[in-house]
Amino acid sequence: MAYDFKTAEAKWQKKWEESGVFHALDKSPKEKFYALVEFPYPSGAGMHVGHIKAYSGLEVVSRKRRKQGYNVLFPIGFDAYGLPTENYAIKTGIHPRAVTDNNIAKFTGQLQRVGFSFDWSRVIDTTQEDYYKWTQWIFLKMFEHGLAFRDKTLVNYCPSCKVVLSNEDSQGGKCDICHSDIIQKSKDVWYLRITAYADKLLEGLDTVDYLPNIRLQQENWIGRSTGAFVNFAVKDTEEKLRIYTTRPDTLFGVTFMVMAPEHPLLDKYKDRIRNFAEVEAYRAASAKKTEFERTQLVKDKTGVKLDGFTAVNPVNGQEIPVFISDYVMMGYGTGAIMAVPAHDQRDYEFAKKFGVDIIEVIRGGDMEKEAYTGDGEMINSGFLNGLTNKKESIAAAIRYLEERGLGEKGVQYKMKDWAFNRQRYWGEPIPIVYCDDCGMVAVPYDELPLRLPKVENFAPGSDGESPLAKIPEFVNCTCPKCGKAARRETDTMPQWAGSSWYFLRYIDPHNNAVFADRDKLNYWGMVDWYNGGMEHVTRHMIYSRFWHKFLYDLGEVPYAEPYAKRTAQGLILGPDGEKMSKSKGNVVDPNDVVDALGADVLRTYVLFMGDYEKAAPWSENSVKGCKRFIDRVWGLCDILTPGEGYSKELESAFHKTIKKVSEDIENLKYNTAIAALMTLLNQIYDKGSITEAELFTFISLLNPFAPHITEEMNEKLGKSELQAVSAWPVYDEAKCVDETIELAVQINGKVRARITVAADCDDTTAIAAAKEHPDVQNMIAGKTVVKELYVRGRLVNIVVK
RNA sequence: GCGGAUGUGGCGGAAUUGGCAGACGCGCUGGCUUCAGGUGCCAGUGAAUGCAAGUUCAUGUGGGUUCGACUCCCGUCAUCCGCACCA
Repeated sequence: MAYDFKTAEAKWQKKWEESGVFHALDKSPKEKFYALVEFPYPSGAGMHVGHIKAYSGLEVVSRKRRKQGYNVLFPIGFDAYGLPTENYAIKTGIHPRAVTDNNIAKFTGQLQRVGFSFDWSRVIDTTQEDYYKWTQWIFLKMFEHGLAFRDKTLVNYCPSCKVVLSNEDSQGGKCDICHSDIIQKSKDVWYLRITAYADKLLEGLDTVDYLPNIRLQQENWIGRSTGAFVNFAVKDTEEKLRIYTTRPDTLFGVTFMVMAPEHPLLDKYKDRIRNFAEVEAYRAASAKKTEFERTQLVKDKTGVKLDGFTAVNPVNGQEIPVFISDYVMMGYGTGAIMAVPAHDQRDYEFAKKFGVDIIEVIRGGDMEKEAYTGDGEMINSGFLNGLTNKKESIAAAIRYLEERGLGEKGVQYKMKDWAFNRQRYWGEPIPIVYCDDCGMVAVPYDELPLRLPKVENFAPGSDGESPLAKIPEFVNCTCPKCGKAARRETDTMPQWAGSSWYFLRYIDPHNNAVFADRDKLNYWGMVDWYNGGMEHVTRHMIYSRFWHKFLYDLGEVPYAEPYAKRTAQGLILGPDGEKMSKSKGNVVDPNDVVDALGADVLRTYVLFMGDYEKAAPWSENSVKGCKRFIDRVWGLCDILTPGEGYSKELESAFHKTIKKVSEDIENLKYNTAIAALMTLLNQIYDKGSITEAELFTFISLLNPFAPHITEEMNEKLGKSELQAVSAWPVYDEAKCVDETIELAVQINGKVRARITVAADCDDTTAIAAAKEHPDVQNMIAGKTVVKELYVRGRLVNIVVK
């Protein structure tokens, strides 16, 4: 009888739910295993097969670990605050709450149909009061410790979405949500002081097991550089122009300085600067440029030389000109640089264009052509002359500066503080009150959650104000400190807030007293294995590590890093090889695959289609191959024959497969694990029969990939225990080898014959056997044997002349 | 520009880390089953050459090390992904 996947899948999903086999236990003598997948943003489009691939990896690991006797926590939830939902709500007039609830229902249905072994009793939704209460609580803790603060600075602003964006949300000068060009705007905004954790975030990477490229991306994002701050005197004033440099060794090569157009000293000395009108014109022009334009103009440097404002080189007392140019950013270092055209390509281009001197201080380059950034002997450099090691020269220069109070060693990061407020409705309200007398006051902890009011009009105002600003009942309140009339903060938190600590809430999702019980935190500990997309490696991953480390410093969590191990899956591309997107019409809906071929086929295919970490296109035909495989597995029932244990012919094949599948699952090599099961299946069919023990082992190995059909076959075998909890097969290393093996015999490195020998035979026996082969005898006849070697279990090579 | 990765049949991809290249699957070809399509089953399938056994060539490309290289070293080309005037 053919396998009826529809009936079977519904039946087993129900049984799993009723039996609660996938519920994690908060107390257990078993070893714990916490597997985490990135919870989805419930968009209106529903899930696509990429989500399924993302979850299937750790799904397989979790199912295997349960069978191996672990107490497994494999939770799921929804990261539901965010702009797409709000934008959709504005367009359709449907309230974001209703949109979110609908989308979550849709996602839940899709996930359940695939048969994931999530612990559904722990589902979280970041937009529920009992969840965001704790998001607000953590924010207040940060406020209390000075890590949440307001500052008026230039920020990334999206004119289309009308929101302030963090650096991470505006990579490449484009809005991450609508891809419009970002403009720079001066605004008073909330920040989280993530830079205070820069070193901890870097150092922590030594203690965790992330894939090398993931680690590297985080390191680059944090962007730590070491160097020195140097104070240059401004001629005829008491003022110091402070700069940051990674190359203090080149101080004698400084021939000019450059300040960012926004640099505050310019205004302070506008009376001295004779061409200040020119400065203002330049400022206006660069303010109009978008971030994108500024980066596109790399080749063509512009700037204005200040007239009446020069600096003095602290190491040799020389007077040097000062320019303003927008290739220097106010947001990095001090907003001013010392320019060494001989040894920095940007400074070189600028010097060439503006006719400034170029003084070589490191031998080795050609000053006619380009800046020289390599190593060499120091020249024209006073006390540094003769040094040849860059590290030593830098150390000597810093020592000189520090001894004379001219500067000091310094560290800079590319990472900037996290712009944390959004002028939007669908987010966690920021629990802060503004009082005319007391200033910014935190909402008391016992008044949390500060509820997001239900409103009818959630469109942002044209003035860029949050929709909450239009609700007097929300805005007007009393100051928690002095009791006088006060106003609430009306901005909300960004999408990344809720996901910055969700892994902690899974540990104790229904607790009303604390975000998670201490004993439970101690029991579950770090997430053992976290899998998700590469696109979250620099944002979500850094943010959540930051929040976690903050909580650790407060003593609220017992371990310093949230994730012990991190991996990332590759995308599933559309059948056309392009990234899946609604506009291209190449999105594959998992429901369609489940309807047509079954959940087991979908699950198997997303893991079999290629290297788990690499992108691969969806192929309609290849899915059918997995359907064939599942159907052929069902066919094993027809060739079941009586017999004890493993049959002699298949014994080593089974042991080898158990070993291979067990190891591959732990190493993200799901494709070869499935291939090994297919190979074994072919071997079974070649033999023509299977014993009960063999069938049981086979379905046990296949169970994490295809849980429904294997439960059904498990039941047919008369087993009373669910396949989901029955023991993972074990192998015997000694039985993984065959008694006899086939060796290739090479002559001068080319395969010329094959021989069969005992698996444990030694060098001399193998070589002797090879030489007995008639073809080999023919080929070495009359020649001199130069060398003979035997590679154990592989081949014999005879070198002749 | 900097950083990272990748390059293997018609396609997705394997290769125990220096040891029989192309596992497994798709596709394709032929055969059986079928009125037919589909399914299923059997055989074949890197290229060239040959009736054949075979021989030669082949892991982007050029060199090198080695008895032996997809794997290691040097050069080069291409593609993809990050970051991008970070001082």
